[in-house]
Amino acid sequence: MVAETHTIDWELRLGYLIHDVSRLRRSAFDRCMKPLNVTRSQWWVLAYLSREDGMTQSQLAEELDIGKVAVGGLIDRLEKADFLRREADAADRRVNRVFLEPKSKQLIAKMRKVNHKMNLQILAGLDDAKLEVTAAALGAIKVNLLAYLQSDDV
Amino acid sequence: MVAETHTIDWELRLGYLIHDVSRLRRSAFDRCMKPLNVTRSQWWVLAYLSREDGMTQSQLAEELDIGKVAVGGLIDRLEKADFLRREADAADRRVNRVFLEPKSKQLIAKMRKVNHKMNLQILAGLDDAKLEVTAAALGAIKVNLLAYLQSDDV
DNA sequence: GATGGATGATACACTAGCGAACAATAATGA
DNA sequence: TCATTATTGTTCGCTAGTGTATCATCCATC
Repeated sequence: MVAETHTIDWELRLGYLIHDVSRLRRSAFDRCMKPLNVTRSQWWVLAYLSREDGMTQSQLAEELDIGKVAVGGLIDRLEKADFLRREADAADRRVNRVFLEPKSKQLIAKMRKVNHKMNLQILAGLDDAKLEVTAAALGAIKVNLLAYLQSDDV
Repeated sequence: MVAETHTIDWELRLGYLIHDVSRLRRSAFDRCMKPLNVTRSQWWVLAYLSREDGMTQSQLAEELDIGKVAVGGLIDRLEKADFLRREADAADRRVNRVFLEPKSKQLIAKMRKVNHKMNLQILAGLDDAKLEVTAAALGAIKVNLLAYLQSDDV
């Protein structure tokens, strides 16, 4: 009975915390990037492309773990703003490969710096031991979630 | 130098984890609630209302920490589906108070049960000590984030 | 009282995500 | 070879969130 109540407390507290931290982190991120005129989602696209230029839209969707439709929209906007360009693949006429434009290459270094500075601030006062446990716990939760989503027992 | 690298590792790993866990948790949540024909955001509205029926839209926005416009939209949809009703306040003709309809009262108990069951699964294998540290760390990060968002130094 | 500023809710325009359906193309297999 | 199947990317329609502007109403102050 006590254990049950305990669990309920944890599930609620952790649920709220994860939700809040994720949301606040998004807000902070967006605020960081606002002067650069790129949204958080767009920054992710550019960041992944900077590690491997010329990815397929489907590859990007896979990496970013969002749907192909969402990727299409993001690329539309980024292309319109000249951050990248689509290029038809020579071998497979279905695929579009996405390449960074010079404009965004200049931005990426700046974004990394801003992001890093923000991260330092939001992790202030936390020692490695605690972060270790936290990362491990979140990792375990992630594994559980993936298993849960994979299973069909709803 | 070593410490710096360390920090970079943590910030990346934790950032990804928080992002992933939050996203996966949303997906799992949505899948849980799908048979009940209520979205995650709508469930939050109902849950808050079940603790204090007759809240103002602005109060709800404050509690849920989303904009008044978003709340308006959620309530539109929930009202259309007969989960709640708007009622004009007698004293202040600007405000709408929101009340649960019987239909949603039946659902809330069911939703709590489903949610609880899901939470048990995604916290499986984690002992209280680890959860304690994790919750504390996330709490500290949340405080840092709030301070960061409050400050103007962008 | 009248007026000027705060507040509650909405309208509009935008980004972002999802799912389903679809056309074009590629790959596989009978 | 021809038919079936799979994959790529798009369109459409939905939910959800943001910010700004606007309207009606309230409230406080003169």
